[in-house]
Amino acid sequence: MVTMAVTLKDVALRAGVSRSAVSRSYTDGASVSARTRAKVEAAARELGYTPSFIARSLATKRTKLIGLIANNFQNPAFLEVFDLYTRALQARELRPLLVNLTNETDPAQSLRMLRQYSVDGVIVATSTLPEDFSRAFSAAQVPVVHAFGRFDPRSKAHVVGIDNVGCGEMAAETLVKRGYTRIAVIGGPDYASSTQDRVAGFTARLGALGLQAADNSYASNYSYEAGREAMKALMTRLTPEAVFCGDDLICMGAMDAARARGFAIPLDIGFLGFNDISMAGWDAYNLTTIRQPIGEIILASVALVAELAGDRERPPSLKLFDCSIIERATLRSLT
Amino acid sequence: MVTMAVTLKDVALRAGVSRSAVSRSYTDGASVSARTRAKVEAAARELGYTPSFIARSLATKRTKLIGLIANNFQNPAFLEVFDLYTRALQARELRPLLVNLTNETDPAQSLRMLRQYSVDGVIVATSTLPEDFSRAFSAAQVPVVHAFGRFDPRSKAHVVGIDNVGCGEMAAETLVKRGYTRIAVIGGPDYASSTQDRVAGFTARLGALGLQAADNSYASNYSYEAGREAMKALMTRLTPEAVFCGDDLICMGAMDAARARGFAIPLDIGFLGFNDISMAGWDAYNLTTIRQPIGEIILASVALVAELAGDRERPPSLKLFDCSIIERATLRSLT
DNA sequence: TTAATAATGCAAATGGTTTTTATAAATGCC
DNA sequence: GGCATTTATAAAAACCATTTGCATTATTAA
Repeated sequence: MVTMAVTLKDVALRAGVSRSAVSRSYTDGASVSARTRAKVEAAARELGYTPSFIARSLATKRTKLIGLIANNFQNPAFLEVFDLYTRALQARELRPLLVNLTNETDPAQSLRMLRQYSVDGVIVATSTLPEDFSRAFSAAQVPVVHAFGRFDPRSKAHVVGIDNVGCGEMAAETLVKRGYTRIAVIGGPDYASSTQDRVAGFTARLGALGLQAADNSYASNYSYEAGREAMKALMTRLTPEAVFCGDDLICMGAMDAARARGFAIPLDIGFLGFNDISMAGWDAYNLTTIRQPIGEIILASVALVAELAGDRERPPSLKLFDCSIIERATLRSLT
Repeated sequence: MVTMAVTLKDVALRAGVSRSAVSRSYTDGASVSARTRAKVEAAARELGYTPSFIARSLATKRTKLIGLIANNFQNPAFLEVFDLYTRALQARELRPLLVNLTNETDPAQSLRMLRQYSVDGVIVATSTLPEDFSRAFSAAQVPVVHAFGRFDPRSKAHVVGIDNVGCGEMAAETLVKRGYTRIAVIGGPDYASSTQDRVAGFTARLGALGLQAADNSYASNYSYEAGREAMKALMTRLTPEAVFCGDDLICMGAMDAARARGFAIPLDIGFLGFNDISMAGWDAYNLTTIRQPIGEIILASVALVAELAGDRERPPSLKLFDCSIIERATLRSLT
């Protein structure tokens, strides 16, 4: 830690005022004359003073620290998520305390740690919220925003995300509109609520349109390899006209599995992905996919957690954004 | 922030001991009888007590917070970096305070912020270290570890990374050994010291083997698009037999540019990448590349920053790890 | 002048740690 | 066995760097 060489007291001494005067010079709306403030600022500049956040936190009970919890460090989609979160938080003078829940033997430990650091709020950026999390935090009065999550009124977590059921429906409509009838779906890992909802919306809409999914499977996780394996297995059962994948990475793996078996895309099999990660635009894939407005979701969740830090006890809210189709070249064109 | 309902004082009251007794029960090596410790532990458990890190930090001048500074949120290689860093830090009960330097108008602001939070140390995970950073931190007695960086004895930053010059040499040898003679190199952005070193080692070794780089250019940044553009430009000048790229992402863009012009890989043009990101293993690329031992580098840098937190003032050190070639299918096989 | 208001300083509080001091127990010595 | 001396434990108090409620003083308005 920094040898906190110069403290508020030193500045006060130098400026010839009381410590409270110095403190007040730094909090706006406080009652200080222009003259003292000027003296304080001069002294602070000469001494190179920077106030200590930890001392301030102790006194004010606000740390400006936000716990950022993630468990998916394999999916490139998350790089953008981190980029946007760090910047959005920085813009509000908040700081992300990053927690990696992958393989954590004991999530309770991360939880305790966040409590010990007295974070002002927590943003959970995983598709499924660990059960005890929201309970533990709401018990401790720490606001929890679950980004990209599913709303559960029993939990006290706020949710900012997309309508996954609606997105599944959109996928079904897109494929049917292009005349596909023998349609398969490869979902993300079946424990993820987002995937469950997407698949549910997809099959429901398909049914409403008088069709039925020709095949229905789940990749073991959000990865290229899992997608390839799932597609390999699928092809032993049947050859679909089109495949809707619950995630781009899975979709790319599936595409390569299809190509390895000699199928042309989109001539023989069409593919529809989800997320629009940057690789989806690469020439080797050129994937038509559904994009969720990550930027808006992140901005909204940061804004929400910032508000909540001031006003706890607000009843859990739900905010959903619309998704859109990014047309590329893995589906046959509209008839 | 958590309404810090139960504090050390409450525990002391409940256990019928002094506050110092409670504090000592939590610091090992302190002089407490087994009986009081038991009483304290019982009381703490009943009350659900968790000590406050900020109060402790204020008293001990140690926060267990480590600033983690990055500026490359486009390259998927960094997801693994974040994954490993968060886990390595967590394993040592340290916490990453993530700083995104991308587009930061004023790096001095992030710097001031890290000082205000009194981080115990800073890990910079960017190829080029902002000039004033190490100076500012060493002035404040905060240890700086520059991971994946270039050693500069004038700066007080410790460096953990790879021998980029040596890696460039390795690339040259690999290509020459396979009989390539008309060899081009596409480096990363020319401001990155790591790229400068790799290219320098590459051309030097090529020269020592009696050859000369047929073409020498730099991608504008570490991205697929930049790689594609650089390759397009390259092909207007000449058609190389093989290309060494300073980064996998760049290499994949270059490969797709070559394919778009009808070249087969590795039949017409061979490609050698750098980093071994997960996509390098995808069927569509199957890229032969040079891997740096990211895991070891990260473990070592975390270990170092943890040591340094205890013992500032150690002279700047340099620790380098070996790289290795990952053989896939973008180079012709050995003759 | 007087009343109202703005500016200021003092001191307590935040939740811990650590130094100092006091007490009790254990040991050494003759 | 008795007394001095050391050692282990516990309590009290000071401290870490800041904010803030309250009392006091200076300034301004009426």
